[in-house]
Amino acid sequence: MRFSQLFFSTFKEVPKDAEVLSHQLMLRAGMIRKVAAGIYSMMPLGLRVLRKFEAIVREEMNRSGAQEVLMPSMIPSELWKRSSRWDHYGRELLRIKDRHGKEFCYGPTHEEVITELANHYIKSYKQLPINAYQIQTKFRDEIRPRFGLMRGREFLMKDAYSFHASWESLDQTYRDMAATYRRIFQRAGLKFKAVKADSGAIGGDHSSEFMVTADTGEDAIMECLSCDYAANLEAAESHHKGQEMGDIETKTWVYMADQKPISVILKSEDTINEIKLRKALNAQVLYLSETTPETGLDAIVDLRLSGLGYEKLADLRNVKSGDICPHCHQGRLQEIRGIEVGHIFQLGDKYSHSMTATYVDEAGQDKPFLMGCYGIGIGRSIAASIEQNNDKNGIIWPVALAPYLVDIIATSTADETLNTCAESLYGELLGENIEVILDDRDESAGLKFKDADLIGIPFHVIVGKKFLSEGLIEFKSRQSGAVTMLKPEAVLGHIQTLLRAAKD
RNA sequence: CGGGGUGUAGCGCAGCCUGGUAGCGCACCUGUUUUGGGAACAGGUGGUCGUAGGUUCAAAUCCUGCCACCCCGACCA
Repeated sequence: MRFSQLFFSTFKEVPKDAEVLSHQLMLRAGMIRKVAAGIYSMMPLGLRVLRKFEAIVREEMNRSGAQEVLMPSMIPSELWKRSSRWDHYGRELLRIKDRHGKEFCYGPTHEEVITELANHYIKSYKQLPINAYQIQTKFRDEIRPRFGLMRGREFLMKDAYSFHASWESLDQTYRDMAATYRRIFQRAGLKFKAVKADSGAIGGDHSSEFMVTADTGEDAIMECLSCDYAANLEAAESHHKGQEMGDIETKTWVYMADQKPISVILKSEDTINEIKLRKALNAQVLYLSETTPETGLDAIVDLRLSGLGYEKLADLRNVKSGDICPHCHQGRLQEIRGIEVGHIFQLGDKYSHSMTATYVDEAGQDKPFLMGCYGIGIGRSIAASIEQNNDKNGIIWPVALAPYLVDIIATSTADETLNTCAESLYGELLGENIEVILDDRDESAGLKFKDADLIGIPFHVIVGKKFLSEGLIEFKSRQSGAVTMLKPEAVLGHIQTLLRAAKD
């Protein structure tokens, strides 16, 4: 590609509404363009990055034995009514009527569609397990979209669904997916952490989130400084040493749990974790009541107040930095921030049961499928990569995601010697199928350097005054800033060596 | 949905209070000189001032409704 022909332009100034760095840089680099709140067009540079990540996801999913399908983005309401999510999903679900008045939703996730597919095609336990995935545009009518691709309403997601005849088989695929996710994020050059997540009504230790660590992350993660325990704050626990006696200050709130008021008592320095509370009370609808605490109400009390003599005890608090690890009982917990880029989850028979999707087992009996689901936010992942890889000059793409690997810059377009050399290097790299872009614009050298840095192309090949004086090409790494002087005929080999190294 | 805020050229903003020729920087176009970190000079293009209505001789400016967008909270890959 030639810069002079590329459909893009870079910007010095950034629209005021771009808050986070990844959003600002993608706008400035001409990678994305907002069309409406939380809805973006991908420009060629941005799309190339997206496709790079997608390809990694596809390769690793295929390697794991999963099979790609493509489900529709528009889903008829009947399917969603069968799982009863049509009524329960809330207003994030975009509902649409066609010309006949028939109701559809724009799929935010595809459990219903895939469950119907499984039910249609899979008759016998002999056909199990199956893991099917798609990479597809989803829509969630988020209350407040923000942060560019990080939290859009329309977004590209890889979602996989597995079907099993036994929990053992589900466990196996769950572990395979965890390993696959590790490979995917490793290959993409992301620093990440797999953390225990809230597993909702299903329960058990069967929900993990893959978090890209970044200070700007929206999620709080508690990690142990001594062992490998890590959990989303929502799900994090801590080890506590039995009763605490003496003067303990407490705080009481009144919650309405399925219409019934209940007192919730914690140590005054602690904060309530409503997810834990909801689970402890097994409540559908839970909210903080306006009423003041009064005596005579049922009470539920945090574990750490076990010395006060209440009957109903549960872990109700958010753990804090400095708490003791629930896993090794040794280390202290520390809070870090993360961006959730993936989530793997054992669903069990939640959907197969409500939608009566069954297979015939060895005994000839109809059984609901056991299911797992596994998501990766594609756009969010590349935004997360930028959050992790940038400097004051712009994006620093890892080789695995970069839109182009090499940017060839001739510092003066007026000089035919430089142009000829740049063109010949360009042709040589193209001939070897190296993703190269030639900055042939009639612009100042400074602007080309700035753009190369902003866009984050890993390797810059500069044909300039050193070439005129000594016949040497400057080869610069975006990441380290290191410059190597090379003879023109050595450039290709040097790049090939670096690319090979980047693959390992 | 609650609270706060913004809509003026592609982007960043001024003008509004106190009504009277729509402006600045960047970007873009033309020409000349340039070319190692977002070049200089000269000339130019581009705006129904979010939208509908009202007040007025006259509205970007005052009033009312609506819309869009952004920030803070509860939802999520």
